[in-house]
Amino acid sequence: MQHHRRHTGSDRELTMRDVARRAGVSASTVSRVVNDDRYVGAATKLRVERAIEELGFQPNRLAQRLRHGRATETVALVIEDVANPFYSAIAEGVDSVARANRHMLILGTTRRTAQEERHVLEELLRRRVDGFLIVPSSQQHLDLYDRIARSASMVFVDRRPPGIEADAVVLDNRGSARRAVEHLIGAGHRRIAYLGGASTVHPGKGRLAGYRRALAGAGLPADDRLVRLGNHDAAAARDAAVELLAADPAPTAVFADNNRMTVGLLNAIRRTGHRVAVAGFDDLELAELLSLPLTLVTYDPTALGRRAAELLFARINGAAGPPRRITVPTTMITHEA
Amino acid sequence: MQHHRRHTGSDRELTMRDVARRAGVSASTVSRVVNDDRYVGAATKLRVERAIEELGFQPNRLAQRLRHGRATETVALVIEDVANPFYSAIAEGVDSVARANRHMLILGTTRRTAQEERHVLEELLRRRVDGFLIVPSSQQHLDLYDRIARSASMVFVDRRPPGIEADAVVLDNRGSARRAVEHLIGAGHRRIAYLGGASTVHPGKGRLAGYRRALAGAGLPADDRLVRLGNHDAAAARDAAVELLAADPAPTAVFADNNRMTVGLLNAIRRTGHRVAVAGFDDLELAELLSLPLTLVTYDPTALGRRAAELLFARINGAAGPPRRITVPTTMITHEA
DNA sequence: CTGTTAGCGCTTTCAT
DNA sequence: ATGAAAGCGCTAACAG
Repeated sequence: MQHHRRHTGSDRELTMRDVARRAGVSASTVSRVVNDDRYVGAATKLRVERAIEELGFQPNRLAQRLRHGRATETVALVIEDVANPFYSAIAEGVDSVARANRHMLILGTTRRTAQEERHVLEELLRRRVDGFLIVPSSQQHLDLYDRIARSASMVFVDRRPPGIEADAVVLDNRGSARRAVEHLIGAGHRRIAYLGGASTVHPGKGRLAGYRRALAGAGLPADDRLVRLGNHDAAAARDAAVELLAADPAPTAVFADNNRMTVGLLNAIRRTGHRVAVAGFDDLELAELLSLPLTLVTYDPTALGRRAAELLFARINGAAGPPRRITVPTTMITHEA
Repeated sequence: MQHHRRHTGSDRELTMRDVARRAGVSASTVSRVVNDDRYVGAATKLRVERAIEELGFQPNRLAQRLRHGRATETVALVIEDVANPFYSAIAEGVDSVARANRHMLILGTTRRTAQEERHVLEELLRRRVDGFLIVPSSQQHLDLYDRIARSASMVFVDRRPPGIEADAVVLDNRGSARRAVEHLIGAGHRRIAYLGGASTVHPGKGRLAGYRRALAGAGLPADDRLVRLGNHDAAAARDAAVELLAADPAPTAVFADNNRMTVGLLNAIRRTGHRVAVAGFDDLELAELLSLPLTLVTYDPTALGRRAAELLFARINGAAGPPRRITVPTTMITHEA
């Protein structure tokens, strides 16, 4: 491997022994001062504190944790990527609760691949983080989830891998999607397309089911040519939407199953000039300023992260009991043009 | 059902000794297998690997790092919060480079307060992260920055605290803002307001300077009543903008100095119905779909994080030499209504 | 009150 | 090729 000593001074890290020497005490005394032990003489304490200050000493948390057992005071959030506002909102919610519980947040991104997810989870296991908040990218890691649950705390966010008993915070995907599509039907639409992202994971499945249920409930036929799944970003969604809009007969409305899909759809509408009614899952920051009517299933995405982190810290702090499941409520908002 | 026995002091962590016992070898041999040492018998290696597999053992990185010196293979990103798309884009860029360099990313949020920033930086120092990517929230921590530079690698992002020599990745705030305001002037505007966020940190200062320079260059008076600073989020910006638009004589154009300001301004315009020309710093995802004309200073915010992380890893990998400064280029985009 | 000692889980000589 | 032993920086008995 590589050696690289930095800047001035020696190779070795600044340690309690160095502080001890400078203050003319033993390392234990330094430790006592650092940990606010009651049994330290006032004068000694002062000398040690001055030495710490002068040297700019910070105790090594790795050594501290290694010594007195578990608890790295770190929780991990495992998501696909942090550029998507949905995930960054979750991260924000988690972060606020983590900081309130004096833990730091480590970010693991899976880039939507099962392989990366396994890699990230194993590394986090090695790092002995106290808790895992996971938005699962795949359903292939039940063995790992099991191992995680055995040595740490774990909460699933937005998606629940089937066959695992664990705390989770989710949305009512099916019901919310169904209501949005029923809204379109109520406005007179009969040919309603579905523009979807990942179809293998849970929320997509639920939303699609809600869409189908709404159609069935109104006695409308399910035309598979109007369903486009597997679009992983806004650009893919836009291209798929352009094709959808060009179908013959064309749909008069489209339901987009997440924020990336809605953005892609809106871009397709702008590009083709082909106007359709739009409903979508997730909020958009400037929704009320757009020049077209829009129905959105909205909710507080930071609450997803916040509630999940609250469940997690309850476990970390020793809560026992069966798995809990929390559903974050959604609303439907209609924006006029 | 699962058992939720946790923190029950009695259960020790799974260790190499446990694996060793099960495989009938010594801990040293397990270590050799884990670290792909050449000098291990094929049969032994197999036995050890099976024991690892069966027990679900993962080596403790804390102990590994403690033993063989520095390098926690962790870098920290210190930002105000991760909900703001500007910061989450930076995080995305950093994360992509960090993962390519086999490091994990730890997130430190300052909530825009100097106190929290100090707290976070000290904690990161204790955790011995290898590198710091910092968007400074204040200018009060030169001592800490100094200490960080001495024991780790450090790169500033978006802002450079004065009086410290370190790598940094920034934008041309002054020039970009100036060009945007000149664009408004070129369109005939004479009363141009300035809607700004934090005014104590660098980018805001530069953008304000660019605004003033553009006015001065066109021989326009600088009317302080048209300058509103210190709006820390979109809601505050909206309220300030409502007041600005109600001024007498009212501005005919407004320059918003970051994405939060632009969002607030657009909301104010929608709410009051008072139409003004808008220019803003930062891109907006749905800018081209808005129903009003808009000039934006855009750039790739993930590049800010990416380039900064590249500088950081160059240092981590031993690069010496004087501080480097990189400026990420901006463009100006005009959206018609 | 303070110092000495042992050892957290791991890696690394040094023997064999 | 493998094991024994020392020690990374720190804390927790145990003495005194």
